[in-house]
Amino acid sequence: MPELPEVETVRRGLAPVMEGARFVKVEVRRHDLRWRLPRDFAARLEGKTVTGLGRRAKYLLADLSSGDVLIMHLGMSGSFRITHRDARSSPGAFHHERSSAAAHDHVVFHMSSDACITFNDPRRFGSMKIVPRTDLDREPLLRALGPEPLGNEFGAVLLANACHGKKTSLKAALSDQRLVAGLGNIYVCEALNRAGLSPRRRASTIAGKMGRPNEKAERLAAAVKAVLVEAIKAGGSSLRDHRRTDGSLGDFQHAFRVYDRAGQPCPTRGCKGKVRRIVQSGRSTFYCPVCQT
DNA sequence: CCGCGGGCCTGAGAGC
DNA sequence: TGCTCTCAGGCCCGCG
Repeated sequence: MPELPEVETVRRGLAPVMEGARFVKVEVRRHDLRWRLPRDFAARLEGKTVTGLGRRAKYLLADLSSGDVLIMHLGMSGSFRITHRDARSSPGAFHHERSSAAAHDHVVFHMSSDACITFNDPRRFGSMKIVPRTDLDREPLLRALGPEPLGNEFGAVLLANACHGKKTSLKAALSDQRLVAGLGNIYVCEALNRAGLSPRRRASTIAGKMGRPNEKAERLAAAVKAVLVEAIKAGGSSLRDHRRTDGSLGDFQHAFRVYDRAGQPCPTRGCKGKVRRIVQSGRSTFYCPVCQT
């Protein structure tokens, strides 16, 4: 489910109750997530303080006072929900909370900030992992990731360079986390529509001589940044699973121009096209065959 | 190296 | 109502 804007929305929701707070108790209700949680998972967190909560692509990274980093990924259907302990309740509250857990509540963090943070993930494509901070640059999950699309490093020059000589489609290129990290099916489709570029276009055609960016690369890089900034501002897109940490829905699904809008008119000014759905490498692509060339 | 298809899971919605 | 089928914000592996 979640792409960069959704993960960033979750990070911003969690940061106020995690940063500076200590894990008082960690409940693991299921170990068999995408990667199996180790036996000592809870023990490595309990008593440790979160010194910072960051994000890399679609991964959340919690820095711990122990020198470890807790890596969290939401997969397709993962979400975090924050609730607060009743101030009047007894220490037995933990037991009560456990018994009131909903289906697919796999991990619960009881923080010293008084917050309970519950990780729920029906499909279990998400997971968590703890690694020493000193190993982070060698971490296989993060190692091959391309630059952050909202960072200074990413722009038309990088995009064109990375696409130079690539026979693959623009859709596949933008979806490749090694090229640029954080885009998924929705935002690739949306960025390509904004840039007026067909998802079927050869990636190499946005690069000129020596891999220098042409005007298509400029448009595409700008569209990628713009759509992500707007989506973050809207709290991400809620199709079915994504929620903010307070349980509310994101709003960006109302701003989709093409995603999941097959048959509807293309919103580009003056364009009379209709949005079409095709399948590329097994995933749905939505685009306007008229204005996206 | 590269692209593709399949697999991992569960749930929702459509069609019969 | 209930069954069967398809599809879903991701990612990894193995194949050709």
